[in-house]
Amino acid sequence: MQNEEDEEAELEVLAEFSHPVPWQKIEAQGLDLDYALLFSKEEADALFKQLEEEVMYSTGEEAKVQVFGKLHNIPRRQATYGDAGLRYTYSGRTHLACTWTPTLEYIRDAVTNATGHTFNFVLINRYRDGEDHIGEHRDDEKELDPVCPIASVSLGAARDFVLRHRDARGKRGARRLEPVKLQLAHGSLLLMNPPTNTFWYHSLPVRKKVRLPRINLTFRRILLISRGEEPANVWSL
DNA sequence: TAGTATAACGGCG
DNA sequence: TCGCCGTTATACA
Repeated sequence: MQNEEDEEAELEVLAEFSHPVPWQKIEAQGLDLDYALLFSKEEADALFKQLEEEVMYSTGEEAKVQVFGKLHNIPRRQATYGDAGLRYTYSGRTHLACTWTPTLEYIRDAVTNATGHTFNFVLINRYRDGEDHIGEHRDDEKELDPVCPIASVSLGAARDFVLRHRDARGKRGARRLEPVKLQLAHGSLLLMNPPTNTFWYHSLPVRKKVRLPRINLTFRRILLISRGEEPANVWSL
C-alpha cells in the first residue's frame, strides 16, 4: 500500500515536470554549461513571491566574510538549506543547512527532473538590486561531489553572469582566453558541469541600472563522508 | 608542514 | 559605469 502511494506520488512529479526543456550548450576550453528556461513567467513569478515569504537569510557573523585579512559584510543576502544536519564550509565559514521549505523542494525536484541529477543542498543568494553582487570565485570546495553539476536557478531581475579562465587573470595573464558572458533570465536554469569549476572563475558584477531584486539558488550535492574517516559534514546521525 | 589561495574592497583607465 | 589590478593576513592538511 505504502509502495503504491509512493509510486503514485513519483509519477505525479514526473508528469508535472516532463515537458522537454530546450537546452543551450555553452562550451570553451575546460568549460561546459547548459542553459534553459525551466519555468514560465507566471510560474517563476509565483515561486519568487513564495521564496520572499519563506526564506530566512543569515544575519550577524554569518553574513560576514574575511578576505585578504579584512572582515566585510557580504554585498548580498545569503541562506543555506538542505538535508537535515548538512554542513557546508566555504570562504572559511561553516554554514548549517536549514531544512527544506515546500517551495525549495518543489524547485529542487523540478531541477532533478530536468537534469537527472539529485541534490541535497542549496545555497541561496539574494541580490537586492544592481549594487549587490558577488566577486570572482570558484565553487571548488572539497566536500562537493566532483561528478555532480551545480544547478543555478534564477528568479527576479535578469543579471549578467561572467566567467573567466584562471589562466587569463592577473596583469600578465598567460593565455588570451575571452571571458564568457551570459544573461541569466527570470525562471532560467544554468548547469555548471565538471570540470568547469576547476578552470573557470565566475562572478555576478555590479549593474547600476538594475533596480529590482534577484534570487539565485545553487543546488549542489555534498558528499556525506570526507576523505578521512570522520563524518565531517553531518552533525550526528 | 609550508605553500597556496582568497565568495572582499578601493583605485585607477 | 565598467572592468581590471593589487591587496594581505588568515585559513587550510
